[in-house]
Amino acid sequence: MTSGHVAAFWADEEARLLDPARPHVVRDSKTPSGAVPISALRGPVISDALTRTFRAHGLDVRFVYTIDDYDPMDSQSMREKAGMAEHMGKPLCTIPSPDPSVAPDFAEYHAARFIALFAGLGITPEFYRMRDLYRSGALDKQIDLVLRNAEAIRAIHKRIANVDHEAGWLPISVICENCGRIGTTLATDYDGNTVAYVCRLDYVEWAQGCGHGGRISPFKGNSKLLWNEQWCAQWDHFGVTYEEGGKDLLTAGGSRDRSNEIYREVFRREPPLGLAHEFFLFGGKKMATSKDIGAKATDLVAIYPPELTRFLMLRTHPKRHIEFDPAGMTLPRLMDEYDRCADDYLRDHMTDFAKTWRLSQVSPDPSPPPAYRARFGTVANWLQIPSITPEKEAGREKAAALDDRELRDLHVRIELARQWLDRWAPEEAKFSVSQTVPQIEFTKDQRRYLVEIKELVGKVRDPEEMQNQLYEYAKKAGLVNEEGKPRRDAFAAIYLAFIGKPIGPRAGMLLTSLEPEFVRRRLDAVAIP
RNA sequence: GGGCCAGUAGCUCAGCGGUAGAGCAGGGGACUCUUAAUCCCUUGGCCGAGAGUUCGAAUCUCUCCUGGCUCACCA
Repeated sequence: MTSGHVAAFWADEEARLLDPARPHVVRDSKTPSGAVPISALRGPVISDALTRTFRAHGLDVRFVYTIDDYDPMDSQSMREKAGMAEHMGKPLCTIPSPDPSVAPDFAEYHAARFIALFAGLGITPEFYRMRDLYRSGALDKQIDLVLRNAEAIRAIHKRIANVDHEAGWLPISVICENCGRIGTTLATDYDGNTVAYVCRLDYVEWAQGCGHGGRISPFKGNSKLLWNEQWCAQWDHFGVTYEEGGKDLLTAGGSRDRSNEIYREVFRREPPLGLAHEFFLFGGKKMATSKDIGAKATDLVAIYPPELTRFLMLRTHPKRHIEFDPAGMTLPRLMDEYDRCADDYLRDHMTDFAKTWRLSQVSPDPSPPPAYRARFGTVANWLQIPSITPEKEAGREKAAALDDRELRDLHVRIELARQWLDRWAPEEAKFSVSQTVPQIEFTKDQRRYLVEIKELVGKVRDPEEMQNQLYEYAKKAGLVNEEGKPRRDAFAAIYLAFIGKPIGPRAGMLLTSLEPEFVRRRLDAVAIP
């Protein structure tokens, strides 16, 4: 290895930062409070790709994922939903399930969904629910440590983030014994066994406490550490050595800085390494704000094949933002690029593109891509021509029958292309027979040609034969160039007459796939000025 | 105000110290059947601006400009 900076694949660069002599724990987490938009998958996909890469480097790695189901319900949008207002401020895991037949409580309802979603994407960490960690007492040691150092922590908050908590403040939230809320309580005065607390009516804006107060043990699930301190407690509990995160958290003076400082000073340990990833922007916006955008983003995960979702997250360096808009030519471009990476993989596993392709697969140890893959845009064209059977057409293109894997791959593309044509394809990419007669000025030659081919309609049924006849008729009609070949405007006349655009699918197929009576009427209509 | 990211061919981007690249779009051609597809060829860039380091900078350093995101309450 030479001196100086060597540009390497980003995941390999991260792997080199880790000490190979010791075991490692990668961590990520999520609050189960709603549907997962596609943008929220960037973090988990990156963490998973890093875990796979670390293992490939021979490192001993666990991938731990915590479900923050002890967090208080604070979502403004939930507050407006019927029956939810009374639950504001309660731990997510004590709020009723939207559908008890699916999951027993609100948190589990959403957690079950994203666990399944992750599994479908090949992301399979060890899941831990915060309710279990707290109630079992697994974090009691860390809670005691935090409470005994509350003053030092308060000073760190003041110094790093310029947040001034009142004197006596403790960085935990007690669950109110009277109303069950966790977001509304202020705790003080730790004596080694219990804390004093008050459930304040106006402690936070998004929920109202009940005014109850008393003393209670903060252990065995009676309380929850605040965000920064809970972070440290989990690092300590699991021995986390690597945790990537969004730049909203990893910014200077931000949340991660505070936690790192607390971890060093109070827990006397070195905080995990981890890169900060840029955001995944949706049409220029961060999403979630707009329900419309958020909903679309959730749908996408169901529509895109899992490897394409992973690819979308991994092909861009984590430190660069992804500007994503599913409309227009985005999908064909994405698929083409995916295919280019697959080709790279077939040639050489060690290039950056090849690594990206491999990490995009659901399986950590995938079989190579099929050698024949129909191009996405082509498949979309096939679907728009009634006389074409994609499987047959693909076989013709490959010049051999497709094997099982190639067929499966084709069918995935067919389904995706249907969605694309239906939702996102620009008009130029679509061709359909216009129902009204296009207002086009045809030349005299073109009109004569259109009249003459009328006698073929209904008589010639075979697309190939029709194609040949159209060619011959063009010569007969004198629509030829110097070499005696038909000119472009011959076939363009057909397309303009039926599709309204000068290009389209093979004319022979187009005309034989339509009702003869309809074809004759249309030819009459356009040929008569 | 702090932080991060971007500014390279018409578009989307790759390259990150050694004679400017890809895909798409545009132009031309081949397949003695147009279009599409496929294949071949091709046009096209003072690499945001300025200064510095270097034998050499799109690449490193500094300053600036433009755009985007984000943190400054909670999680």
